[in-house]
Amino acid sequence: MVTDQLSMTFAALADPTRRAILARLTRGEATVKELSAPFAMSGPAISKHLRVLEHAGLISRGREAQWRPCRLEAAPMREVTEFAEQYRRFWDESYARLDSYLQTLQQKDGTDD
Amino acid sequence: MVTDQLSMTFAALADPTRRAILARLTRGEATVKELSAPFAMSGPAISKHLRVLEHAGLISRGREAQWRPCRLEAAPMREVTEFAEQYRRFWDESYARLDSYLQTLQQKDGTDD
DNA sequence: GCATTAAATAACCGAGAGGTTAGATAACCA
DNA sequence: TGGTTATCTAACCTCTCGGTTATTTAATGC
Repeated sequence: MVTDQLSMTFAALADPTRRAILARLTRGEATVKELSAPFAMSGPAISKHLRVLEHAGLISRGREAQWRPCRLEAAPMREVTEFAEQYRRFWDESYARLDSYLQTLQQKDGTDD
Repeated sequence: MVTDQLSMTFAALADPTRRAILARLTRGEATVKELSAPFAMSGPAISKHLRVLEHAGLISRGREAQWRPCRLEAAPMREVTEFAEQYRRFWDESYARLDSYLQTLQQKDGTDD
């Protein structure tokens, strides 16, 4: 079982249904029923997805009569970008190639051939 | 079984061992043996992690005698940031609160600022 | 040819993910 | 009170994940 925050966030995001739910919630709160609507999937299945999202801190749930409206909590997304940003300098291959080229030069250093 | 690129990337990142491997690879290529070193884990276990990372397009592998050096391929990280960036405006709670407040105003009397 | 080293594969295991159906909870409404 | 609606829980199933050990493949060096 994965316990750290970042792993939980990534695991929660590694499912198209859950990402679709999050996308829907950017347009405002929604009930479980409303969130289920677009999917050919039982209620309990959606319920489980919501629990995963909740445990990851990506949504929170209120209580309004018999509805349990879900709200987007995008704070963990911040850590996601911060993580990925660390790799920005490697996105462009040319960066990486230049880098390894410079490294090679440095390692050889003229003393060893 | 998850098939789409983004799901595969997120799934690959949802493991601390795999993230540590990627972090190590930002310092340059490494063999499987070198990558295994920091972990109390068998070779095959690392091998499996590497395969997951390779399938996600996060690393590539060369061939040099009996070594199979791994290289970071950070391109998928770009999609990760692009995804998370969509949620930037929701990171700060106050944004969300202001937003829903304005929405409420708009719904009630049809005027905005 | 033979021993050594690096890495992958095979077979297995336990736990967890993602889905199902059926039943329980809880709030509304007549 | 009882019925309807929204949601969760329980129990179950199958498949994947992350790990193991044992074996195999492939390249090196003597």
